Amino acid sequence: MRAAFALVAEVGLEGLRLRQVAAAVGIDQSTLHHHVATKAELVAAVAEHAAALLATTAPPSHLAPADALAAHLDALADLVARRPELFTVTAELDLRARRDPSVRAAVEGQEAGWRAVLTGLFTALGEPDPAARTELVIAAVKGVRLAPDLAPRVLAQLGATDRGK
Amino acid sequence: MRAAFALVAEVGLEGLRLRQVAAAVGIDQSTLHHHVATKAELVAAVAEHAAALLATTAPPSHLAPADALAAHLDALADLVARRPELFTVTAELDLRARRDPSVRAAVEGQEAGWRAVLTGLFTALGEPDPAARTELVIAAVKGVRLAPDLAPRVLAQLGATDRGK
Amino acid sequence: MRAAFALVAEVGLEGLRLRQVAAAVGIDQSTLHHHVATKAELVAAVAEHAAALLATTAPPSHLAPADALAAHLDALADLVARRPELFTVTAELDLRARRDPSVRAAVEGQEAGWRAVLTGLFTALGEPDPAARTELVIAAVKGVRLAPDLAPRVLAQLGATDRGK
Amino acid sequence: MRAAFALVAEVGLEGLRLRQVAAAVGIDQSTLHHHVATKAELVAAVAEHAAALLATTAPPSHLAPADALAAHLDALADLVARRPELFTVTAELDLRARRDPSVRAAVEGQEAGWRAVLTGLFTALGEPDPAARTELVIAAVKGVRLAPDLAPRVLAQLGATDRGK
DNA sequence: TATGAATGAGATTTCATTCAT
DNA sequence: TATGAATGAAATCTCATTCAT
Repeated sequence: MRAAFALVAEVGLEGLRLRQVAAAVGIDQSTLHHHVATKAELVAAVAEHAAALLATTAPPSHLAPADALAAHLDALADLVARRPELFTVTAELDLRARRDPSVRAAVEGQEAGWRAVLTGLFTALGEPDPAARTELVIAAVKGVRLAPDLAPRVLAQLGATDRGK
Repeated sequence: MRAAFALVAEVGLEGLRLRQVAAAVGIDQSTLHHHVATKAELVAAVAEHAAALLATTAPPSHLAPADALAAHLDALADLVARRPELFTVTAELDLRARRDPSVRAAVEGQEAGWRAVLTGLFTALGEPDPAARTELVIAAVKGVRLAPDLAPRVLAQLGATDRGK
Repeated sequence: MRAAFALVAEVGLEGLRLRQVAAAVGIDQSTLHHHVATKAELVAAVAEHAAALLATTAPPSHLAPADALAAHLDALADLVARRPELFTVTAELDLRARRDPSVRAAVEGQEAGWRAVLTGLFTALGEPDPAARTELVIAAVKGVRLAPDLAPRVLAQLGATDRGK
Repeated sequence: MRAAFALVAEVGLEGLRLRQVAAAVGIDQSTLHHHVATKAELVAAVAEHAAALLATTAPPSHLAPADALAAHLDALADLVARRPELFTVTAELDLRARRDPSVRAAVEGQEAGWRAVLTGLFTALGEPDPAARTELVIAAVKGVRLAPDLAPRVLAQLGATDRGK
């Protein structure tokens, strides 16, 4: 549900009220329950939606490693600029994942894919410790999620230190 | 309240119940209200407590810049290892700061100090873009908060790319 | 609806859900509403079904009074053994009859017939107070409904005290 | 809670609404929850209250068996006349006991005590099959619960067939 | 300072029923 | 005849907060 997604960005998972979701769509609370059995299920759907959106930043496979990495970072910067709420929602979900198994599944799935892509790129680039560089990128992106205006600068750094080598 | 701090780490700000805080201390709910007027006030106290703990990683001022940076990163790594809950709580507070002004005050205060220290160090080290490096460090630390086991690797990267220059 | 009957025996009238009835028959809830307008109507149908089943224990009219009574008690014992759920359902209906007029109609109709038969038998047997004996039998049967394993013993007592006279 | 007891007699366990109970006492719904954690707990309390009331019909131990039995039946008749709702509630509870363990505990406890008393009496009276007579009495009383006006007649029969021997 | 009782606002969920197809 | 989607009314329970003691 897109409405739920937008509401999470606005009021957080904690402030998410089924009533508001239903109102945003213009239907009754019970009608919402007709489509989504439980609140947890709705949150899980939001989590999977977010994971799918993030997956769009994966670089095309036909690019050379260096270009692929640049393309990926560019896509991330672009997404942060165009849809900052997505990253807010992701931050909320990361926290919720600690307690909600179905959210955890979605979050971990997305992260595993991301990690695989990055590690592959850094390995192809001949990095001495690809896993470590991967974690640095992931951490930096996660850490800058709540400050979209700083994201370009941080992402640029990630590319720069890389090219600098 | 230390009890509240521990509970936030365990069940999150969303799951924080005044009743449990009171029970953890062994007093009645109403007695808790005598010491802390409102729940928001308690959360604010937790936020300030967290900020104070983080401030302990600031490097001693008498060190040379390079040593100071290393000391700071070491202190962070140490803190992550010894008190991982602190970082969980910080992640919760970052999210809450978006909506709760008093939490925001504490979080922004701590972050401003941190930013000042880092920028000072990177400037003293002759970095071309000290502000950018600062944001990278902050983002990376924030991003690795929920995965304490990855923290050493990420912090090592931050030191390495730095020294590598 | 047989499905409703079985469900009442299992989960009680209170736990009866139209959705489950529909599912048991393999049709949609709305389709169920096509056949049975309202839930009360379905319950009334169940009540009439139960009354009809109980009516099968009426003794054949051609028997001598003593044999007829014995036959009736035997038929009851047989029914309790073969279809204990019927008596569970009857107990539920007795309670519901206090508030639902159409259930009351079915229950009272069945009971009036039963009472007439018993009174007739006891009168023919020359009992001093046929009405009282009738009520004893009815009460005993009703009272043993929820404990089918005790029924044979109680029914035997009814026959014994009777014959003992 | 007396209010809950009265309401069960009126609208049945199925129709019991915490709101009404609270209203009957003149307190808020949440205040009711403050005293009784859950609805099931309230029902269990009602069950135990009913069991306690029924226990008052146990005959004094100093009486001779025949007198004790008569006293017990008299006490029952008296209770039916004075407090017919108690028996309505008991009928409700018997049905609920099939699904609610805590109600079952109360109901079975009361019934076990009753059964013990009756069996003791019938044994002392030299009945050939005391257990069977016990079950007849229990069943008859249970069966006449919902028709208090018939109770005297049925109870008289129980005494009569007994004395008739 | 401490507490127990009380409260009100609100949240999720259930369920019989209806409407349009 | 059958259905899926929609609904509204209601029910239980939670929780921060307040009041009187």
